[in-house]
Amino acid sequence: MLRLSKKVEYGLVALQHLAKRGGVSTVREISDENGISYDLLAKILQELKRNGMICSYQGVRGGYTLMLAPQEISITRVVDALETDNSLTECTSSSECCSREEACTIKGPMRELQTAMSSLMNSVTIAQLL
Amino acid sequence: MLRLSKKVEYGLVALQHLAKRGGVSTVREISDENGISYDLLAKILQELKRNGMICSYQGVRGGYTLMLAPQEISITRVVDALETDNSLTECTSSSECCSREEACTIKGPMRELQTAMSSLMNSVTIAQLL
DNA sequence: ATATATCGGACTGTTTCAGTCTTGTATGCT
DNA sequence: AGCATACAAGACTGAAACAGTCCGATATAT
Ligand code: SF4
Ligand code: SF4
Repeated sequence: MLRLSKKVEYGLVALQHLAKRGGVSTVREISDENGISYDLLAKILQELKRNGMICSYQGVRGGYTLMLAPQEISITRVVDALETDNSLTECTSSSECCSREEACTIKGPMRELQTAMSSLMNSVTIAQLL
Repeated sequence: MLRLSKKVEYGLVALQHLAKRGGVSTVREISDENGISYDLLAKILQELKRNGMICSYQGVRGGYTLMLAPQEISITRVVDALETDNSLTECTSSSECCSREEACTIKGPMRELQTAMSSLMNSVTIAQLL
């Protein structure tokens, strides 16, 4: 399953929305305009906030706003924040370790491929979505 | 979950093994030498055969052998053969369709990213694993 | 004939995904 | 002060995919 989760897709849509508007947007606003489940999107925005990409204002007239310039937010960062396993293989992740890691004959090339993919995703930012 | 399945990893290991040996190898041989489950690997090699990457010989002294030159087998091809969903998003796949596809504001950029990733994986072949 | 090896499909426990629901907290407005 | 608004946090669910196993069938060299 070499596929981005819906969380990442919705996260990107939300960030794009915030970048386009500039000001404060509520979860309801973003979810309605983009046809995304309110509850799901709410959780996603909370995670993005914890990561430091956006900041929140509680209470009446509250909502979310971007904390960084769109061109400073790469796809990689969004994926890192929202995806559970974001490395191509276990051995290209820092926190995991594969049982057959020392016997594995493709570990090296996999690392290279991972690096290439990461730098590719690093080169695309929210600014490119506008 | 932006991760290659174990099937793909084992498939790559098996193809690398066949490329290194040159001749005929049995499933048992490959699974033993690489510490991969026999049953699982057997199914993987059957799929690779159906795809036309390798050919099989049944019966005593049978086994599998490469049908193509190592540099002709790209990672993309292996992923396509073994992975169920191999596109970054639903909309970058030919057979699937996303419900919010016409309203989606990130569809275009996602396609571009998919293209870039595909060409990256297309440029890596079994020959690079040797 | 028989041992060897692929072929094909059913089956299982575990994990992840996508989405929902509920309860709590902060805050602007009247 | 009180209320409506909007974020905060976590539990919970059904469905799907993953990784692996098991078993019976078929083909073939010796
Ligand atoms: S060591 Fe080999 S088998 Fe293990 S995760 Fe890395 S590539 Fe996959
Ligand atoms: S259309 Fe948008 S939401 Fe649907 S799969 Fe493509 S990117 Fe994801």
